[in-house]
Amino acid sequence: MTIIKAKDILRNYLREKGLRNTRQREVIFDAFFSADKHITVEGLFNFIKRKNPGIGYATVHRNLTLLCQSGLADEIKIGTNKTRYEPKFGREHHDHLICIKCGRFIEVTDGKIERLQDKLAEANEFIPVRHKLEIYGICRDCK
Amino acid sequence: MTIIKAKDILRNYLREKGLRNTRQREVIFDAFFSADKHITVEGLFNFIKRKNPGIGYATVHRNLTLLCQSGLADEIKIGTNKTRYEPKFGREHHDHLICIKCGRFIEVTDGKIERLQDKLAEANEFIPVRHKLEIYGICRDCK
DNA sequence: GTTACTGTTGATAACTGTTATCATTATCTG
DNA sequence: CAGATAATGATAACAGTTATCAACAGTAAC
Ligand SMILES: [Mn+2]
Ligand SMILES: [Mn+2]
Ligand SMILES: [Zn+2]
Ligand SMILES: [Zn+2]
Repeated sequence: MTIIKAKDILRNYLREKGLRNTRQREVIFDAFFSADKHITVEGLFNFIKRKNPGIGYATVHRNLTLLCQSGLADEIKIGTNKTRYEPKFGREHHDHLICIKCGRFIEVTDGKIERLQDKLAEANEFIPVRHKLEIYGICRDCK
Repeated sequence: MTIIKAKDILRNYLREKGLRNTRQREVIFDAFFSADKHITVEGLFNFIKRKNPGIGYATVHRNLTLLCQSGLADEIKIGTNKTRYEPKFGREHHDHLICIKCGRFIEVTDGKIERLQDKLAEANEFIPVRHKLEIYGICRDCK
């Protein structure tokens, strides 16, 4: 199972960094991979609090940051809103269509666009490292 | 001159909205169009303060918002940093290459990418309204 | 299991950028 | 000029994020 492999990756990361595998980390990890994608710190915090009322907001935040550092999660910053996080393990790069009515995120990939982006960068003597493409509009359900 | 036309647009906008043409608005307007592009509220505030020490931060902020509403400026939100503003009058849509070393913004347009974005949206039964493409990397001068 | 070391937690304060509040001032219209 | 009211500037409030710190807990050595 991919989630078990992901847990191994986290455990290895903790070991090689001299970090500890706490009860809270396990809880946050499991919750993150079972909750909705593109979740906020607040969202995950509330999700966890239902079964773990003692959890601290800062702990959730810190461990989402840790998951990003270990390569298991990605930060998504849309506009000026709260930072969102999505599982990354075993998933390819993708971009997002974002519905301005319901807030839904649709994940998309387009190899042609990716290649043209690289050409565009090259034409400007620019070495691309990462990119962000967000298309805002109205989703099928909101038309 | 394009900046004079822009001033007319602002004056018309103020008139039709029942707003007033204050001394500060003139100062902020002139400063905005003569300062660097992609400037922050703080940047413009400091720029103006040199010759107009009495100017208020909130006034600069409010008037940048007003310029956006009148169609003369655009907001740019990059990552989690401060909002930036750029003059819009007489300029086409463009995207940005952003140097992660020096922070430089390179303005780019690519019609092919734009069209593929529309196709991508259509393929997802999504009506695109606006989009944001940011490519982060190393600029020529920072290689 | 006990101990010692030190990373982690949870509560909360501090911080940052943005926006609201409000008394005072300035603009505009008649 | 006078009256109505929009705008300003100082500052408070706000939201999201991050730092602080005393109490706690994971880990490894004994
Ligand atoms: Mn996604
Ligand atoms: Mn630009
Ligand atoms: Zn929708
Ligand atoms: Zn550079």
